[in-house]
Amino acid sequence: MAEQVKTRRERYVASTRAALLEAGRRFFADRGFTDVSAEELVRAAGLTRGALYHHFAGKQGLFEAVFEDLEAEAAERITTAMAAEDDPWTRTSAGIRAFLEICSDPAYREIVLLQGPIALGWQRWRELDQRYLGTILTDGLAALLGDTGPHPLALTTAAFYGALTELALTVADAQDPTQARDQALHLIGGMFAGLR
Amino acid sequence: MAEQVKTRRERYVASTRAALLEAGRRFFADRGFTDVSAEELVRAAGLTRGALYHHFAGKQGLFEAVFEDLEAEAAERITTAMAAEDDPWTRTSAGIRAFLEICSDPAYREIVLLQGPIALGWQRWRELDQRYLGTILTDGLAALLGDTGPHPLALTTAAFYGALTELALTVADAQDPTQARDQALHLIGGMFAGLR
DNA sequence: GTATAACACATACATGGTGTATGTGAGATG
DNA sequence: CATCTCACATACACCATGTATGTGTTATAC
Repeated sequence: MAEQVKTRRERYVASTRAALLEAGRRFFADRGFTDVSAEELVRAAGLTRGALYHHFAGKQGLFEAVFEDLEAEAAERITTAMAAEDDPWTRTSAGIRAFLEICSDPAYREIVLLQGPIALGWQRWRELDQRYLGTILTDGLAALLGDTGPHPLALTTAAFYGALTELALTVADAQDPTQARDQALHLIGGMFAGLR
Repeated sequence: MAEQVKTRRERYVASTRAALLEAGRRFFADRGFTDVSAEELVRAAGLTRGALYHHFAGKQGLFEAVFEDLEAEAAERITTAMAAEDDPWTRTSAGIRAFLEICSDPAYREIVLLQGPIALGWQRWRELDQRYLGTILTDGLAALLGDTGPHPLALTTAAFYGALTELALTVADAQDPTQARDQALHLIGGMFAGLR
């Protein structure tokens, strides 16, 4: 591990940085990236825009940091859930379930799935999403279908990626998310079955 | 048909409105909604922002008009393609093929699929997309699967909607879009098969 | 045909948000 | 205790948007 001897100043710095991240997560999730101004965000954190520009590359930089935190945590949760299983399909199923659960978290749903493309643009968004979650999906599909399947892997990945994301949003809006998750999993299973 | 007797003034008005729409389509598709300012857009059309605000509700209003034109044309093309077929699956297949082809049009892809959510926000975007294309998909799926299928129709629709959109983007980026379209259709067919 | 009205669009201004350059005070260093 | 450092605040310049107002051209009335 690195040094954990923190000088007083370092602790101050860490706390303002954390305050910015916390305010960012809250404001961006509640009101959206464009509808919240950097000024009111930092004021809610008891700071000024000077602090924001010191720690991050402006409002967008802060958003990216919040975004990456959420994505990293999501990737962690999914890989953990998958690591507990052995059978390929059970494993994939566990990963999908974990993903659907994560998307029920309002912060993740709002910031990563909905605000992400708006704040970062599609290109940057895909870049980051691919970095954190892309390989998980690609590897999972490859293991499950075999890269010699009847369909090009790139297309299959795209189709399931789109289906999963859209399902996640629908599931999150359902009255009974737990039941909807089960139904979604069943549906995905059916789609898989048709590809062999 | 309605009156086609146009006074000179009406023709002028129509031409400036058309100029705004054309410039909007071009600029928004080429550089994105946020990266183009209303000022440079109207200047390229030989006008001022006064004209823009007179005809539309600002930059966003113009975007919405451009957006709706593209969506209306897309809906038209899809329904026409579907009307030529009788068999349910052939019919649906023709609709999907038409959709994938439309998404190969850079203007549609950029403005409707990519810039749409950014410029309008997800809520308004869904509202409009649902109005133009939503019923086509929902009805098609209902006819194909029967609303008494083993999976809730809402989830099935969401899954195929997401898969189709994502496939459309992938197909549009392929080196050989025509071949990729065929492969995508085959893939969708497989997914359908698994749901019966 | 001229006077008047209407309207399409241009001009001018106010506002708010962002990015940057500069200032400053608390805490680290010797 | 003196000096330096740097985390953050302050101040300013710059766009972009929205609105209020002006103006010229076309239509209308007599």
